[in-house]
Amino acid sequence: MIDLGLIRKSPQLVKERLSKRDKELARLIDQVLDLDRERRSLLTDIESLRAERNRKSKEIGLLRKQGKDSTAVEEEVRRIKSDIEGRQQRLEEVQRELKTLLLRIPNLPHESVPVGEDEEDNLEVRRWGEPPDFGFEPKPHWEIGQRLGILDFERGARLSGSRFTVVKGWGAKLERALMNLMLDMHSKKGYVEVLPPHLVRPEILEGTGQLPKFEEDLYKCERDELYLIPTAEVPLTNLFRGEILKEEELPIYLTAYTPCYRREAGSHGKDIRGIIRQHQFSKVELVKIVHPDSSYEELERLTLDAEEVLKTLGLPYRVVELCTGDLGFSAAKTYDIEVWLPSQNRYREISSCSNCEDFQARRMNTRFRDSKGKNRFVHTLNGSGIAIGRTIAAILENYQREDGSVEVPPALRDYLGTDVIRL
RNA sequence: GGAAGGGUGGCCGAGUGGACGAAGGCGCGGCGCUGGAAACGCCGUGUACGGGUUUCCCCGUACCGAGGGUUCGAAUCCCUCCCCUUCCGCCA
Repeated sequence: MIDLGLIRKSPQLVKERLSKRDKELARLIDQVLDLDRERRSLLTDIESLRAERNRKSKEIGLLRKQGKDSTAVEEEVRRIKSDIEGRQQRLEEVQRELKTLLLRIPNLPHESVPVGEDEEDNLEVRRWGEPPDFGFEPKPHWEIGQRLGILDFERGARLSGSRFTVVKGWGAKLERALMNLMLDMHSKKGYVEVLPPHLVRPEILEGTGQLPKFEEDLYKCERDELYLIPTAEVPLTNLFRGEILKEEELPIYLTAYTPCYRREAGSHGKDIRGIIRQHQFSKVELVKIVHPDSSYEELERLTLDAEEVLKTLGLPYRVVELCTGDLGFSAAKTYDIEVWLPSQNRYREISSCSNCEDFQARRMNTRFRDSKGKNRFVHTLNGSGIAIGRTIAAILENYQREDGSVEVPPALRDYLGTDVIRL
């Protein structure tokens, strides 16, 4: 949520920065200002009426104690009360509208974010590694996986429909090995390993920004009013919601391995083959809860921590800085890490590292008490460290051999217990 | 799923319809005492929003798990929900 105070104080600035995402957004700010003006005027009226009511109520108590008649004053208070009620109703309406509106406005992009329309305008920041030179026609991961008996698309669909895959044998072990490798790496860097709930309440998703705007992307358990998490970012970031942290407790680094559930509404026909886009995939997530002064420095380090996984696995990648038009809802700045996929002859997103500044903290009401004793919102960051399904695809493709077997990246051999995956 | 008890400030804890933002204690901060410290004494110590003045100062409103209700007036009474503890049942 953007700071209403900022909108009120510098509406022009807010409009300009939001327009870099989408020209349409500036209009919403005018609506916010109108509602806010009405809200404040109602509030002033109501509060002075209440002050009067409180004064008179006390008077009644006094009169009664003295054994005097108080019916006249009571009548007056009743009148004030009905006066309050009318305005109160309108106030609640206005506040509801204002909140819904505010919850649907995305975060302001940071000044440093390149201005652009879509992913075409993203900025490549750096590359690491060389795409492999095979000397034969590389196969896509779904063919490699099927031939090795580790990816079973037919049976996945039989159980649950399209975009669900059964992973078996060395594939299942690969997943487990990657999970351990990643968690071990991040733990060593000071991230606290967490095993969070995978089902969360609606307000938790509102805290990180998935609700109310992206309801259709989520799986919901209707009877219990719970949603399946689309990423571990959701429970991890919300861990300290409603709390006032001590300044010394910051920064907080968290990591978790969880499955992620996404309905992928609106991505029909995209990445329909293979395991690039699934309704269920695993991911190791990184979350940081930090002091506002250091959040951009923390973003650089978070991104490097995610990159480290790809370096360790020897997978070629590049880092791109998302342009304003491609930025996610809650993010002020995002680096995507894209891994090389030989079958597609291009880099594909495998991690997304964002600084949300105080956008989520405001929604979650997570604050800290600074050295002057003032309560301030924390900054929150998150990044994949990294998506395991896509890592498996990348390993199968980048480490494939002409005979259909797959070499295991050296760093993973002890975790997996083999040097090569073959039939 | 059933039964009982409970949720009050940073913490503990009192408060069952009227001067209660809330006793008391702890903690924290300041001052005093002291060569210094402990102990002791005195004073202070929540948050959010709105308004004034643009100051961290004043005024007002709200907040005693959350939301509704009763009442001239609710921490206190009623309803719904959430959470915690204990016991029983069930279960991995």
